[in-house]
Amino acid sequence: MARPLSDDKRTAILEAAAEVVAALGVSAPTAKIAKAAGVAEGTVFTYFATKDELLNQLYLAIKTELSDAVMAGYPAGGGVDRRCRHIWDRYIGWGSRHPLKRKAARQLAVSDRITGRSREVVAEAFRGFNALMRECVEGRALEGLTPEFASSLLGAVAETTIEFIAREPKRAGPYSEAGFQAFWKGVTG
Amino acid sequence: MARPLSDDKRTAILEAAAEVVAALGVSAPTAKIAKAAGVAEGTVFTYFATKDELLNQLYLAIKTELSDAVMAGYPAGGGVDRRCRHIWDRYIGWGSRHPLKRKAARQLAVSDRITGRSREVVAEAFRGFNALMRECVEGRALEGLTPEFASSLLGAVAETTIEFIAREPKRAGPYSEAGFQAFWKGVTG
Amino acid sequence: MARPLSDDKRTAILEAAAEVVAALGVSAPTAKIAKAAGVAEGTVFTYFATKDELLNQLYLAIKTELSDAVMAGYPAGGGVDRRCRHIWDRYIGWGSRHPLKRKAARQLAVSDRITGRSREVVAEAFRGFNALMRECVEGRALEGLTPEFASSLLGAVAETTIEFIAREPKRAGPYSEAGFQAFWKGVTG
Amino acid sequence: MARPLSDDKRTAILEAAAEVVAALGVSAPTAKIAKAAGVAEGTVFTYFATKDELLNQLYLAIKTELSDAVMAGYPAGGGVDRRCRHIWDRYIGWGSRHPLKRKAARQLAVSDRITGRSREVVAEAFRGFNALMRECVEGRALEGLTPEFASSLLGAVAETTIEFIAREPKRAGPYSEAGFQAFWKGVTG
DNA sequence: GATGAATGAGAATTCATTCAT
DNA sequence: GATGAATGAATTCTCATTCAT
Repeated sequence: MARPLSDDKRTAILEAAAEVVAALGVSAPTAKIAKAAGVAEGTVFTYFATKDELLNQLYLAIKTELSDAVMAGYPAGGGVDRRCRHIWDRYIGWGSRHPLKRKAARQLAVSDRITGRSREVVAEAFRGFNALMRECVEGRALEGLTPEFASSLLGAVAETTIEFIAREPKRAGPYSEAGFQAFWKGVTG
Repeated sequence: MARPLSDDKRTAILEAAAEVVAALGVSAPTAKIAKAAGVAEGTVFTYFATKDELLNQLYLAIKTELSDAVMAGYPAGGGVDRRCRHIWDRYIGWGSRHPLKRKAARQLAVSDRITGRSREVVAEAFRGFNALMRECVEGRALEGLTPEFASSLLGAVAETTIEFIAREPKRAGPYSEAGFQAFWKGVTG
Repeated sequence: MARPLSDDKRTAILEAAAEVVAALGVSAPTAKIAKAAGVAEGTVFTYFATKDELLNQLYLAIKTELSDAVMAGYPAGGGVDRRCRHIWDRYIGWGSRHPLKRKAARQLAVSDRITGRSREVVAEAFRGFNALMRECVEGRALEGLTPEFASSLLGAVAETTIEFIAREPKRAGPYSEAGFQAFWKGVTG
Repeated sequence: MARPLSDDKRTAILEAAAEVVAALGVSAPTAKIAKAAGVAEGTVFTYFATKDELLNQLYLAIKTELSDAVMAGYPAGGGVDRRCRHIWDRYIGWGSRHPLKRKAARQLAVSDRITGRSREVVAEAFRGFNALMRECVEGRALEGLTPEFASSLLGAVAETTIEFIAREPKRAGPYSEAGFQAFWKGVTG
């Protein structure tokens, strides 16, 4: 092979895309992404056939990174509360450390350019949560409180928490604690 | 002025914009909005100076409509739980009845085309909640659980609930109940 | 209607397209066509939805113009020879007077951007020839010499003739005569 | 030079170019030609400095092949009619057997990328015809019927004939006969 | 020599906005 | 005021050509 596709370059394009999409939304010009990545405009298309593919790959990359971050060091043998807390802390931590990626993911999630397939793949990556959520909601006699619903609630409450932390970083601890309690009491009763 | 600006036409444009933005995002062409509204392309610009103004006015209109819907019949003299429940039911009800407006509002909210000023105006419209939320969180000894935070949690949990209802309309009752319990227990302990 | 689509402008774009396509082939940039027509780049697309549509309309326009030119003053009551000669003279005349249109039509004809439908429409416009050609070939005992074949031969010989005239305009008369004789003797024996 | 340019590879590229140009016209991407030839994109440019050179070489190669095919077994000592017939049969035969090369040559001929020099070289290759054509037109008292004109007529009538054969291969015999008679009677009177 | 990634100048098309009617 | 044609900057994507490997 003459010059193999460079993983570094691919990553640089995705990182640049995250920044630019965070700032300008999914309508961010590919030219700006290329510039931010330090490559030629055309190079974007040797790594991603179309802009839509780039956006979908970006979505997957961010969500996968989040999933990995959240699951690292997961205390599989611990109690439900400990395991939920682990997830929570990691989620809040990753989100606080990567505000642009979080913003980009949000822009992507609401856009219609992310395919059903991509959303499925991401859902699959978070499938592991459902078992944990099942344990959480087990005692509650609430028909609507399915594990999937609980899982989405965790995400929604966490996102809200991260946003407040972003606005007032000094109160990160209290907000994180309040968010977790809101989720925990809300779901486990 | 022989022919004054018509409120009907303005409303038609906003309604059309909600639909088209829900479907295509904020990059929806003004020409498509005009067509959906049954007016000429140029007419959009006699009612809204620029597309950005149209988007901001749309955002305000939707949020104001939601706010009005939520506050209608507010039982000012009732207990905290009853008042919260009122808000909750109205919120879920309005959201379920207006999926396109909700989707449009979401697209608008994440876009960078809604000005800080617009966001402030909306926040102001929901300011009334904070008093109620203060009552909710009063007993809890949680520094981070401010009324503003509780208010955002209500919104986040409600949006999640509406989404699940949209996917499974038959289970609207159980989801609404589960969502409310999650919020209530989460915030009041 | 605010400002109706202008037939003049449409014609100007088609005329410009003929010139530019003659010079650069079907890959002629629409921007150049617009410039040659004295309109903005975008205007081309208010008259023709896509470049392909422009090319097809151009093909139809040129062929229709040729067909009209050839049939003007057709001596319906004259003998076969007189009618063939009429067609021939008009064909050579129009072709010699419109070298760019002829060149453009040739570029278009060999390109794959002219649809089958367009080709059919053109064939239909020249359908009238077949009756005349039938009279021409009637006496000959040559299975392969169908009216359609004779019609194509007329076109091929005429095009060749026009090309020689284009190179040596001073010998237009002799070339035209030689071409006609070649066709006439060749087809009627 | 350790590894000399390979004639096989050069030929493969030209053959591939014929196919791809036949299908896509002169705007066929060099990358597609490379792929069809089974070589790398860059390799095309070690055999042909530019795309224009490739196209010109392709044009020359096809026309030379045709010329060789037509002249093979030429009955130099036979009568004019026998020699013309030989040319005719070979021309029709080669054209029928190589529809893609014929189509490619047509695309190339109308494009502006074939240089005057290339056209001259091809004309030179067919110069031999002129002597034969001179014999054909000798008796006719037609100023315009020069040998060069007769030569072009032969080409035009043959191309038309081949096209009809391509559409109805079963009637190859009658069409070839009719085509030849049209040329022969047309030119020799 | 062969390879194919990298480049950046176009190319077709879209679209907010203007303005003649 | 209403209309929609006209505008041209901006956008995604293509492709001949170069050059590191």
